[in-house]
This record gives sequence, C-alpha cells and structure tokens, in this order.
Amino acid sequence: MNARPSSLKGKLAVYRATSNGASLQNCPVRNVVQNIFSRWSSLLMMALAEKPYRFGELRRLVPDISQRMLTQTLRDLQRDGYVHREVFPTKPPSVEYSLTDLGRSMFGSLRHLLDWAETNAEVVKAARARFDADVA
Amino acid sequence: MNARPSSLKGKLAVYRATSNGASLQNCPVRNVVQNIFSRWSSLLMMALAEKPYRFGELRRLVPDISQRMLTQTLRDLQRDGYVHREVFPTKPPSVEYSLTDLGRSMFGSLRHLLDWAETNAEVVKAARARFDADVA
DNA sequence: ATTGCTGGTCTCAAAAAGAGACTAACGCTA
DNA sequence: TAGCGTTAGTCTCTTTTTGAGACCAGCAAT
Repeated sequence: MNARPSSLKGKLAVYRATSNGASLQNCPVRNVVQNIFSRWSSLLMMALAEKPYRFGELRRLVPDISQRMLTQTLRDLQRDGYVHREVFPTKPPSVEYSLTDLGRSMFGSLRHLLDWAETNAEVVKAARARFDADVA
Repeated sequence: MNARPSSLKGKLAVYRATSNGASLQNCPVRNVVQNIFSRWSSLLMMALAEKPYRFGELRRLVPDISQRMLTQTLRDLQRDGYVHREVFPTKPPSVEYSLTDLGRSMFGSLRHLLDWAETNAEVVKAARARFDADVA
C-alpha cells in the first residue's frame, strides 16, 4: 500500500492510456469495455450486425448459449444502447432485436479485432501448441 | 435440433461473418477472441503496451486483480503468444513480462475498440441511465 | 533475529454461468 | 375438443470461474 514513486509513475502512464486521469478501478472505459467483452456479446453483435433477429432465431443460431444467458446478454446490450428491442403483437408475441446506430458504430471498432483474430487464428493456435509442448 | 432451412440460411451468413465456413461452436476465431476478451487481459495488454513490467509491478498497477488471476491471465497471454516472460537471476529472482510482435500487432487492433469505448463512454453511461429509469 | 522482498501456489468462499423444467395464451391438427 | 407446437422468457439447481488471502523458499537489510 506504500505509494512508491516508481509504481505511481507507471500507474499514471496507464491512466493516460485508459481514460485520461480516472482511477483504474471505477474506470468508465473499463466499465464499457467489460460489457463488450462479455462472453456472448461479441457473437450476438456479429449476428445482429448482419440483420435483425428474433429471440428464438438467435438461440438456434448460437446453439450453445443458454436461454438464460441469451436473455441476460441481450438485456445488457440493450441497456448499453447497442441493441433495440421491439415486441410485435403477433399471436404468440414475437420480439425482434436489431442494432442501433450506436451499436453499429461500436461494431465498426469491434470488427477490427474480430478481423485480426480471423487473420491470425492459425498463428495463435501454433503459439499455443508450442507452449503446451514446452510445458509437457 | 430440426435443421430448418430458414435457420440454416441465417446460420450460414453468420458463418461467413465469423470464420468462413467453420462451425459456430468450435470456431477458431471465437476461441482466439475469448482469451482476448477475458476479464483482465485487455487491461494487462494496455499496461504492457506501454512498457515491460514485472509481476509485482503489474499487481500494484492493477490493484484489484488477485495474484491468482494475474498469474493465470499472464500465462494465458503468454501461451497465445502475445506476451514474453523472462526470468532474471537477481537475488530474489524477478520476472519481466513484455509484449511480443504478435502481442503488439493484436494490441493495434484492440486499441480501436478501447478508443471507441473512451470516446463513447458518456453516451453509453447515458443509455444505461435511460434504460434503468424506464425499468424502475 | 525479525522483517521484507521476490513470484508464485494452495485452499476455501463467493459469484457467475450452464442445463433444463416450467409458464401462458394462441394456432393447428387429429 | 384434446393434444401438441410455437412464442419469449423466468426459476431452480449444478457446475465452473473468480476472488481473498494464507503460505512457500531464499536472500538482504535492519
């Protein structure tokens, strides 16, 4: 807990890199990023970036998500303003999810990382294999 | 489990968006992204993008990470090839972590999203406030 | 001789996520 | 008209992940 100069110096530098002066805990950027990075959000953003989907469609599209997490992740995305939820008064009421402008904007930046991952998937896979071989 | 045409069509479209034909479960991109998006990795990448750090320095830099998760996240980043770990034979041996070329490359793409989050933090915060107000 | 530093590991408790049963109202079919 | 399927969820229970913090060995300085 001793605030030593050397540690403080580095800390300040990271402050700059993150959110210009806010503390690292309770950092607004971190807060926003946390939701974007949650387990299922990027996958759902990817799906919705393509076209609007209904709840059940998303469930079938991403078969290994539980209904519980689908509900929860969609609600989080809606809360953050990335996703619009619209209920249609059909016989069994259906609900359509679509990206908002903010969602499309966010996905534009997210896509860079997704593209990187696609491009470098093999490189990473190889790195893992090397690491695992060294350890074993 | 019925493979209905309508669902398959959408599925294929998402396939394209993710990894060009691989299945959604067991998708290599998803696998890579999962680690990048894990709770602490982006924060550590941010720190290491600035300069190499030692274990204890990182711990002080990110005070709310547990040692256990710091160890684990660093090991995952190392395994994926983003981070280099070097042990120095000082009296109490010290360990330095630094980004590899692959790590710097990945961070280049990650930074887009971080920048977006920084730029739009207030907008997201406002969206959350609106949502919470509507619900309550 | 005690204290502190180093980079971890280990154990146990708490939080988050997954699996899947259940709801309610309507449409279709037998 | 009884039964089944469809809709979008919620609720409960189990499993996995994460967090908090004790503990380790070895050496330096007090």
